[in-house]
Amino acid sequence: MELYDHQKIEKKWQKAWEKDGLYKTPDLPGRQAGKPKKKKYILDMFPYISGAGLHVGHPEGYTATDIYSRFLRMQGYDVLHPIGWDAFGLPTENFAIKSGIPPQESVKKYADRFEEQIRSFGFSYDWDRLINTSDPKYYRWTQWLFLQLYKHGLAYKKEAYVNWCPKDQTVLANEQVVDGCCERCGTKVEQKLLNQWFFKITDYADRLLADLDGLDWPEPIKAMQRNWIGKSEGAEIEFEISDSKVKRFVILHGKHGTSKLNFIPWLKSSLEKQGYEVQAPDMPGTEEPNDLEQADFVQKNCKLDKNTVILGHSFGGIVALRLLERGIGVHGVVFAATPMSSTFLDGKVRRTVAEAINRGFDFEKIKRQTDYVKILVDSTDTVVRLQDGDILADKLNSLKQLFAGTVPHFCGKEEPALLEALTSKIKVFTTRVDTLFGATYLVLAPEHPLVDQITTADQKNYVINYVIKSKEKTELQRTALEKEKTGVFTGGFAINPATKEKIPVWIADYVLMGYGTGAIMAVPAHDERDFEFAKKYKLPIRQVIEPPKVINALTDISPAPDGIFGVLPTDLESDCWIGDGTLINSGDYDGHKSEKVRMQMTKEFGQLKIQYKLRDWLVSRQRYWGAPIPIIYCDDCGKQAVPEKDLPVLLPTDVDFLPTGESPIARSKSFHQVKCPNCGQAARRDSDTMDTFVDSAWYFYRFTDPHNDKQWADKKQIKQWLPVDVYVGGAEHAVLHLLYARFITKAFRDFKLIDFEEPFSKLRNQGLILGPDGEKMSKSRGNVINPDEVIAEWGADAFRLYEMFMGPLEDSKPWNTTGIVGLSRFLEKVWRHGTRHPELDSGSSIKIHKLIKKIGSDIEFFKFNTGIAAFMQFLNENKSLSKQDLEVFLVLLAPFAPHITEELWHNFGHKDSIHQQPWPKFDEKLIEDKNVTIVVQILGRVRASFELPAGTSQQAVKDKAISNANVKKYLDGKQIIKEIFVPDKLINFVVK
RNA sequence: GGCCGAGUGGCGGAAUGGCAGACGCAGUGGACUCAAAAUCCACCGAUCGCAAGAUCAUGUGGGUUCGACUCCCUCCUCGGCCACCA
Repeated sequence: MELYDHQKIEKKWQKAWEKDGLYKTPDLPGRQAGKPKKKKYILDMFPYISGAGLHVGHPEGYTATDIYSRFLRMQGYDVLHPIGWDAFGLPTENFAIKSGIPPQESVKKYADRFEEQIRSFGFSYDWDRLINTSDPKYYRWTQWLFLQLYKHGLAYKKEAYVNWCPKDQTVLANEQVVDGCCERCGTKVEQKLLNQWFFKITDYADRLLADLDGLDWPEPIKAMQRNWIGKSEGAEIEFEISDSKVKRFVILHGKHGTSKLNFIPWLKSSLEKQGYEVQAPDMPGTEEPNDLEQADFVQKNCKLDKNTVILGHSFGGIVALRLLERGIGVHGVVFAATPMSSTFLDGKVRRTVAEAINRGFDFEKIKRQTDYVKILVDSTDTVVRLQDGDILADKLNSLKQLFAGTVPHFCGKEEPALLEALTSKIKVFTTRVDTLFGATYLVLAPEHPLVDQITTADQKNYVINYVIKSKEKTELQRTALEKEKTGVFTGGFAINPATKEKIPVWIADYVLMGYGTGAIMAVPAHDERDFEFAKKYKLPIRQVIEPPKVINALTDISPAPDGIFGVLPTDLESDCWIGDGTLINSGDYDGHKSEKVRMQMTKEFGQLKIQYKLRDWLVSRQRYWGAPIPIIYCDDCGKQAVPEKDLPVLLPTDVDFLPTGESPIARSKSFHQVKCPNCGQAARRDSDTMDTFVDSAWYFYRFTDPHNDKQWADKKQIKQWLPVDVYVGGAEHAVLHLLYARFITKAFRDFKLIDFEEPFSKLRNQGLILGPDGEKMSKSRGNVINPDEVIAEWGADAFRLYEMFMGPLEDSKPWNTTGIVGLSRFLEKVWRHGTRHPELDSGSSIKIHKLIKKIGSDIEFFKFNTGIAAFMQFLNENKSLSKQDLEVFLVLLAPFAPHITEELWHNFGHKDSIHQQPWPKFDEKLIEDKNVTIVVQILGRVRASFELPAGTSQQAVKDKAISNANVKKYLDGKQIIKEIFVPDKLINFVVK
């Protein structure tokens, strides 16, 4: 008898399968032969390839999907089971910075090594469909995807704060910031405002949330996504600023404008209705305006003082600047669509705006003449350039705010953005509108656009200091680390719409600009954070909710459960009640319950608002090793999409990787300079690359048609294979990857590129494989198991079986170096059976039918560990097997241990592959038990058990039971008051 | 702090309302062997008992039930995710 030599056998069959194309994906499943479609798409989360090579965690999920794929093929399904490489990203780029080796080169090495390692497991991947996200043939379509989103308005650019390391001159991902410092050099990380591309995933928040219900995914993963999306319903309420300073507004129209044109009549009457004095002069020379002449006119005809706010629309903004430059002091200036470049689009002709701008301004002086400045930019503007807002903001140290005008250039009959900017009510979001009467102050985030406007002169220094300090803090520092709340009073007040009281407006960084409106109403009596803040700064605390009374129906439950009384506040001086209750100190609402009045109070004081925690997806990376963003900037035409025929936008190779503050590809002349696709003049490319999560948000589509160079994938192929039937991977991707892939799928459905909503019908997680010490494997701990060594010693089949046998797939479990011996022994035992050449028998046994049923059901439910136990038990209990039974046994085992079973199958004289055998069927009738074990219990305790034919009647079971000696002992002198009979299982006597 | 998951022999785990510890590892004893390896057989939660059997035992304490590892409540421990989300 030959010895079981896994090294020889495994290599031999891997070669043979490759040669025979055993795992090639069938083309256009079902359609060709005209039979009904019976496809399955079984997918692993493709690995992020790195120099570290394969980890023992990778093959866990891969083995599970391999077993499942083989099982399905044997059942007659057409199966798509592909693999590929996630290859763009930081680790490879950092290695390039250190070593000088281009990422293209190291990625090729990584890919080769990963392929070799994965192949050594004998997985049934279709290697013809291998993809690599860093291949131009792939990222061409990643760029195409970006353009699809851009064309449909789902990709946009805006200013965003990012983590910035001033020493390395680079942006850092959140994960690269450790304790507020740069992971690489230890420098304190700052927040920097940069112009970044975003995908509008928030448009899909409601659908991403609602559609989770229909997915066969692990509940914890769904819960994490729900949590991440973070829907809450509440009220948006406006608080008027109690600003006695502002008495009048002066509205200055632009070129071609008059006081009767555009929004001016509407704005004037709206402001007058609110009791303000409004001046909207018709300025001279409106067709060819002169800033000095118009400024003279305004100075002469309008009242301008510290109680005045100027609104300058378009060229009117230039006039406003000129007025301030002359030393005229006002309370505030609002610029709307003000041009700052030397030319602007006058009708269809581009011409010099005005000498005004060429003359220049004394911005330092201008800044001193006003308490605040607001710069409003219309994102749909076709007259002035969007970057003009940036220029002005830079000169005036102010933030620009982007709006969409109702008509481009804010030329609508009504422009609410302008009215809002002038009157400046503070909008807050609250889920507890029932506590409105208890709102004793407001708090703004330090970045809130109204901060400058509200802050009074005497508080200005404190506020500026505080805002600067909080800018230095990272998001992490602002939230987790510093529990102590800090803040500063602005000097300004607002009106509580319910009580009509004047309440102070504070700034504090416990309020986040990124959620809700960036402002809150503080109800210290009923919110822990507000309570803490109010105590520290001695702000008023007013109770408006009475906690519910404890119902004393608990007296008959004794003792009362712990904690039932503990939740009640005993003393509002030292604690606050955050639950619902009965309203007090709330006018007409007194005596009503929180939940009852919320809707009514929302209607009276504000409006219903649904708020999500989900933010738009920031995809810009100032990095080299990613897919370049396919956008071109032209001075005249603005942002231009790279035409699809010009894709891919290739990564340049004439770059060095040292971090200097811009994306490395910005310094490549060959890359950066380009002709505008619209007008042909010199323009420049976007020099950022895309987040690698964009690459992986669509790779499962590419697998259906990986070599297509005409489109991302053929529509027919997508329709054939998608959605993915089973997707297996780690829970660490619960939120980002899975959410992004769902978002892209929904967006593409809306673009009519596909016709389904959800990409992954069924998801299963694999758990972590820990080191032998029960800790997470890591180089520094020295507890890393190398899969190559394990395969060399024990073989791929033993490795696969061991990882499946360790425990439930989704559990984290430690690697036990001696544990694999058991699986190796099992395979040796299989080998001995298989090389024994047993006799044919008259038919297959009942036992093997039971095994067929057990294995089939265990694979179906991903219970591979108990399946393998069943194989072992079967061999333990059946010392000699007939040829029929043994062959069935091998076929059942083939998906788990493909090499040894193939070898033994051929040993039996078969010429075809065991992996192409049909999955055995079992006879349900045959495996019904003829005899069953009946358990006899007395008061629920087992006192005897015996075998009886299945279906024995209660009376017969009882007769047999009470004749048992041990049972008799327990029944002696007792009276049976009740019998519980479970047919074929047990009889239980309740005695007295 | 919030949400979620888990706690069973020396170890990995099995059993989702009906004989707790399947299967494997480790361990003990035996067979084979000059010996060892491999293999095979037996034992393998604790306590009592010659045995039959009994009692205790699935993190803690309670509850529901004829019967609870399993369902409900309290607490403890560990793990994961989120974290001042108004």
